[in-house]
Amino acid sequence: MPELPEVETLCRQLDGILPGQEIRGVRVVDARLGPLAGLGGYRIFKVTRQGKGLCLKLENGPTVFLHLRMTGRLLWQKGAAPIPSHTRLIISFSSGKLLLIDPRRFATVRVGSDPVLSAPLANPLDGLPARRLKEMAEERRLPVKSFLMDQRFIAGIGNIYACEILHGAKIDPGRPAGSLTIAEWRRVEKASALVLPRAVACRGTTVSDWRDLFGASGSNQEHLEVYAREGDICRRCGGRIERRVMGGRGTWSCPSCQR
DNA sequence: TATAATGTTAGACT
DNA sequence: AAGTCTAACATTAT
Repeated sequence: MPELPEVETLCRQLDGILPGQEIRGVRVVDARLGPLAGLGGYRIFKVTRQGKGLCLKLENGPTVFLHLRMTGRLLWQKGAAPIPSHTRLIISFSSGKLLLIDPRRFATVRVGSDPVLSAPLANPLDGLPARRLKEMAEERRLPVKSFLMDQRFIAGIGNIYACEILHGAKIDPGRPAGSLTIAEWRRVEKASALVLPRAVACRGTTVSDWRDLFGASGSNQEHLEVYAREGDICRRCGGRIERRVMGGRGTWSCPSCQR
């Protein structure tokens, strides 16, 4: 579910309410998340994002690292509201509860030191410089779409935004990463500088079940040009959008304007 | 009932 | 050896 813009949305919302608050209790509903003992009593210092992961930094304490994977959500609840189904973890504070909801149970939580992010392009919101993209992709034959989604290189881009960025850049997702010219990488740089910040401003893309911390839908689905639009008409050139499988993932593109 | 789903990764294959 | 691909994880919705 959540890629960089969705996790950034949660991060900003969490950082707006949690710092200074004391953890009153932790209830692990799904034992597969691990024991998570000993967090009670700590206060939140701040909340940051690393790629698609969230760090709850505790004052004079460890960091709680959350990864939502495919279907994880976070929900802030006040008062005695009913607990939704698929709730896997509850962290209580005096002013409310933070719920991890995750139907597929892929989400992970670990407590420890801050994770070290080794991706050279650690935060695509700061820009994806064409020259560095070209250097990293040199000689590689994997599809450029798989390259953009490889978290070891670039932290935070997933399936929706890889498809959208490549449409914006007019590049076929199946092109070998190493075959792009510097001019083409500049188009990728420009497209991501448009697509990613706009998605953050829209508080994410709600195509099925994404909701923000307060249960609200995002609005970036209104800006999707190709993702999940198989058979529709490309708004840029009038071509027909097609779906392929690449690296095991659905991949949407317009073959008539993406080369 | 079969298929696909916004992520990651271990192991297989080249 | 390094690069790339595939299956698996667990569950729901169409």
